[in-house]
Amino acid sequence: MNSRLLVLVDGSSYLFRAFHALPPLVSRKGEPTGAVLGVLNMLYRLVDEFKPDHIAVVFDAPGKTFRNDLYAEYKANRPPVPDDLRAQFKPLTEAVEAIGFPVLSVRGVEADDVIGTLSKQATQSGFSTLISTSDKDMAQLVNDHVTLINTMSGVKMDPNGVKQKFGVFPNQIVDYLALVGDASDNIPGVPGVGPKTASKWLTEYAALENLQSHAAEIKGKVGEKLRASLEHLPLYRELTTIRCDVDLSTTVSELRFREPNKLKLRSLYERLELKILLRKIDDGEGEPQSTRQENVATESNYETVLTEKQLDKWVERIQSAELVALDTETTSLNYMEAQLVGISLSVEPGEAAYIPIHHTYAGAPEQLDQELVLEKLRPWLESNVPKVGHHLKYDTHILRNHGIKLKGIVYDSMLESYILNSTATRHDMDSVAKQYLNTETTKYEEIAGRGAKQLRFDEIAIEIAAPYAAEDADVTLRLHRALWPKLEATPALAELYQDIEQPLVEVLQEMEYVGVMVDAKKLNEQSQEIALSLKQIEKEAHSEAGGAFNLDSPKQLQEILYDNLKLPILGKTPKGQPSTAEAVLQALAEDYELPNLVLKYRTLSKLKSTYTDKLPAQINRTTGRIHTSYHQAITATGRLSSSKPNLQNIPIRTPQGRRIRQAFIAPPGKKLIAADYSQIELRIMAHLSGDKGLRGAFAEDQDIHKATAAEIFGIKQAKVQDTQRRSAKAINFGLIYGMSAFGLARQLNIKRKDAQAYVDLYFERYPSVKQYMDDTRRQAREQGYVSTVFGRRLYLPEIESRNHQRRQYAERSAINAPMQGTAADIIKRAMVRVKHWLEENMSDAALIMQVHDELVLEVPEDQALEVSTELTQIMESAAELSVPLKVKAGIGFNWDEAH
DNA sequence: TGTCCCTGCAA
DNA sequence: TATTGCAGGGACA
Repeated sequence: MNSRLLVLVDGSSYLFRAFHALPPLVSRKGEPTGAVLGVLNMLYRLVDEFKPDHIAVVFDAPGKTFRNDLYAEYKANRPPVPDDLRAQFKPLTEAVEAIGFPVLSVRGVEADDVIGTLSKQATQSGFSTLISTSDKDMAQLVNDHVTLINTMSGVKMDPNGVKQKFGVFPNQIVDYLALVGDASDNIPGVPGVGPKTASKWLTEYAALENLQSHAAEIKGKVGEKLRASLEHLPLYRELTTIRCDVDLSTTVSELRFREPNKLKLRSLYERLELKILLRKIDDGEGEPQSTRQENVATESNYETVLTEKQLDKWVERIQSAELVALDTETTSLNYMEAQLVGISLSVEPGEAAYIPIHHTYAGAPEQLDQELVLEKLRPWLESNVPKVGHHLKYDTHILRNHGIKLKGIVYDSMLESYILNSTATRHDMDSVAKQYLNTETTKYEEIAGRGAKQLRFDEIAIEIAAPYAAEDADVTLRLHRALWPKLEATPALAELYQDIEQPLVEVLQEMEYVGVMVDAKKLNEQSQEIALSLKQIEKEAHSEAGGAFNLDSPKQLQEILYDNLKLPILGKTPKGQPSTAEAVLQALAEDYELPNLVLKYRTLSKLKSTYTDKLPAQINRTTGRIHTSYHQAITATGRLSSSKPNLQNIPIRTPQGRRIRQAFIAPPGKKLIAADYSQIELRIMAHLSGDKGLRGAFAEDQDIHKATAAEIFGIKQAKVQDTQRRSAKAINFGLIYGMSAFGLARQLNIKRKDAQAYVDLYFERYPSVKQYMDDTRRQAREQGYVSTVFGRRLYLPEIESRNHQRRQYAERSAINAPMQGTAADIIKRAMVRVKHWLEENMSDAALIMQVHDELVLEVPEDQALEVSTELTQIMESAAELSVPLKVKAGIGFNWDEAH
C-alpha cells in the first residue's frame, strides 16, 4: 500500500465495550479506571501495529442528535449510562489528547457520522482509511479504500469480509439494517426478519426500494410482516444511514500526531494508578521499536539479556547465589504444546533478568540462540542446586519439551501458599503476591490483552515482556522469603511440604507427561449408538409432551412439566425454581412417562457430550494419548483435582458408563493395574475417633456396612437384610459428610424422625464417634482450623459466623476435612513411594492416573503380577493407623477390566 | 464472548 | 438441609 494511512477510532463504542468487557478496576481512591486502561491499551496496540500517518479518535458529543428529531423513540430503550462508565469519559479523552492523538466530538451528530464524513474526505484526498470500531453499522462505509477493524477482537473487514459476515455488500448494509432492525437503537425493523431473511431478500432484489415494490411477491407469514412494515422502512433506513456530509472544522490533513504532553500524561496515569501505561511514557511508545530505549525500572533492577556476555554474567551469578528463582515464558498454557519463549531468573529481591529466546513478532530484535542459552544453563538446571519457582511442575514440563531435566526443585511458592492456608487465597502468583506481599503484580492481560485476541507471549514486544517476565522471577523469590519462615514456624506444615507436596511435583509431572492411551474408535462407535437412541427417545418425549421442545433445556422442560402438564412440584432448585433434577424426575417417573424418558435422555446425553464425544478430541496427536492436568493447589482439603480433561470423574456405575472405561486401554504388550483403598475414609474415622466397635470391625476385615447394620438394628450380621445394609451404608457415608438427620432422611427417602432415630442409635452403638464429632467441632471453634493426621490444616473462619447456614456449612466441613484430607495425604505418600520403587525396579512401568483413592499403573505384561503385589504393599503401608489399610488391586487390558 | 444457572459425572 | 471437585448446554448480556 503506497497511499497514506488514516486511522479513525470509534472511541465511544470502545469505551462502552471496554467498560463491559473488562474487570471493574478502581484506583485506591475509588476512581473507576478499567475502561480507560482498556481503550488506551487498544489505542497503543493499534498505532503500534499499523503505524498510521494520520489519526483521529472520535467520541459521541453529549445531547440529542438529528436522529432523535427524525424518530422520537431513537435509542429510547437505552438504560442510563452507569456512573462508573460516565466517570471514565473525561480521563480517557484527556489521556488521548495528552498522548497526542487528535480528539473529535461534534454536537448534533453521532461519532459514526463524523467518522463517515472523514472517511469520505480521506478517500477523496487519496488516503487509505482504517476504521477501528466494534459497531457493525459501520460496515456500510467499507469500500476498496476503507476497511474496518475491530481492535478488541482483531477482526478486519474489507468489502468481501462484509459480504461474508452479513451476506450483503457494503452498499446494501443500510437496507439490511432497516430490515433486521437494531434492538439497542430501538429500531424494530421487520418483525421475524433476521440476518438470514434480510440477506436472502437483498440478494434477490438488490435494494430495499426494489423489494418494497415487489413486496406482494413474498409469500407466507414474513411476507405479511414485510407488507405491514412497508411504511416504516424508509424511516428506519434513514436512521441507520451514516451521514458523510457533516460540517467539520478540521480536515483530514490536520489530523496529525502531536507532541505528547508527558507531564500531564504522567500525572494522569499516576492518579489512575495505571502502572503498565506509566512505563510506556518512557518507552517512547509510538516510535519504531528498534529505537526504543532499554527498559529501566525504577526500584527494581531488571535486565534484558540479549548478548552472550550478559548471559555469561548471569550464569555466574546463579552459580554463586544462595537460592535462585526461575520462571519460563511460553507459547501456550498447554504443557504438551508449549514452546519456550524466554527464561527469567532472580537472585535477590529486585534483581532479575529476562532472557528472551523466541519472540517472533515482526521487527523483534535479534535474540540469543536457544541452543546456546539452554546449553549454558543446562549444568545448573540439571543440578541439584536448590531452586524456587511458582508452579514449577509447569516449568519442568517446558524444559523437558526442550530436552532438559529440571532438578533441584526444592521450593515452590504456589505450594507454600497452599500448605500455609489452602483457602485464604487462590494460589496463582498474582493472588499470592497480593495476599502476602501486599503487592499488585503486572497481570498477563495488561501486556497481552484478553479474550480471543490475546497475544501469545512470543508476540509481545520484548520491551514490554521483559519487565513482566523478570517481575515473575523477582516476585517468586520474594514470596518464598515471605512464606517459608511462616511454614517453618509450624514444623508439621514444613514437614508436610517437604515430605509430601514437594516430592509429589515430579511424580505428577511424570504422570501428566506419560498420559493414558484411549481407544478413540471405540468411543466414536459408542457416540453413534447413543445418537440413535437419543433420537428415538426425543421423538417419544415430544409426542408425550404434545409438541417439540429442547430436552437439553431445563428451562423448557420445567415449563412443559409444571406449566403445561401441571405435574406436582416435588423439589426446587437453589434459586427457587421448580427443579427437574434427577431425584425429582425419578419420583415423578413413578406416575408419568415423560420424566422417565427425560431421565433416560439425560443419562445418555451426558455420556455422549461429556465423554464419548469429548475424550477422543483430547487425544494428543503426537503421543496418541490423553494428558490431563493434575492440580495440586486447588482443593480445600488437600485432594488433587484434574482437568482438561477431568480423568477423576469417568463413569463407572452403569454398563454404558463402564464401556467408556473400557476405552482406557494399555498399549500392546502392557497391562493396566488399578488399585484402590477400600473404605479409606471410614477407616480414618475409626482411627481418629478410636472407636472400639469400628476398629474391631476393620481389624477383623468385616463388611463394614453389614457390621454397622447389625449394630444399629441389633441383629446378627448373617441376618442383615439388603435394605438394612443400604441404610447403614447411607449412614456411614453421611457421617463422613457431616450429615444431618434431614439429609439422611432425604437420601433414604424416609421420614425425618426415622432418620433421627437411626442417627441416635448409631451414636449409641459407636459412642466414640459421637465424641469425636463433638470434639472436632469444638476444636474448629477454638483454634479456627482442623487438621489431618499428617498435620495439614483447613482454616474455617465461618465456624464463628452468625449466619446459621454458613456456620453449619463450616461445621460439616470441619467433620469432613480431616477424613478426606488424611486420605489425600496417605495416597500422596503412596504415590511418591510407588514412583521411587518403579524407578529403581521397573523402569518400563509407569504411574498414570490418580482418582482420590485409586492409582492406575501401566506396566509390561510380564511384570504385572509382581508390580501389583508390591503396589498393594506400598499403598497399605503408606500410613500407620490404628486400623489396617486395605488395598484391592486388579489387572486388565483396560481400566474397566482392571477393577 | 463471557458468565450464570442447572444438571450430572466421580471419589 | 450431606463433602470435594470439573464440565456440559442453555440462556442471556
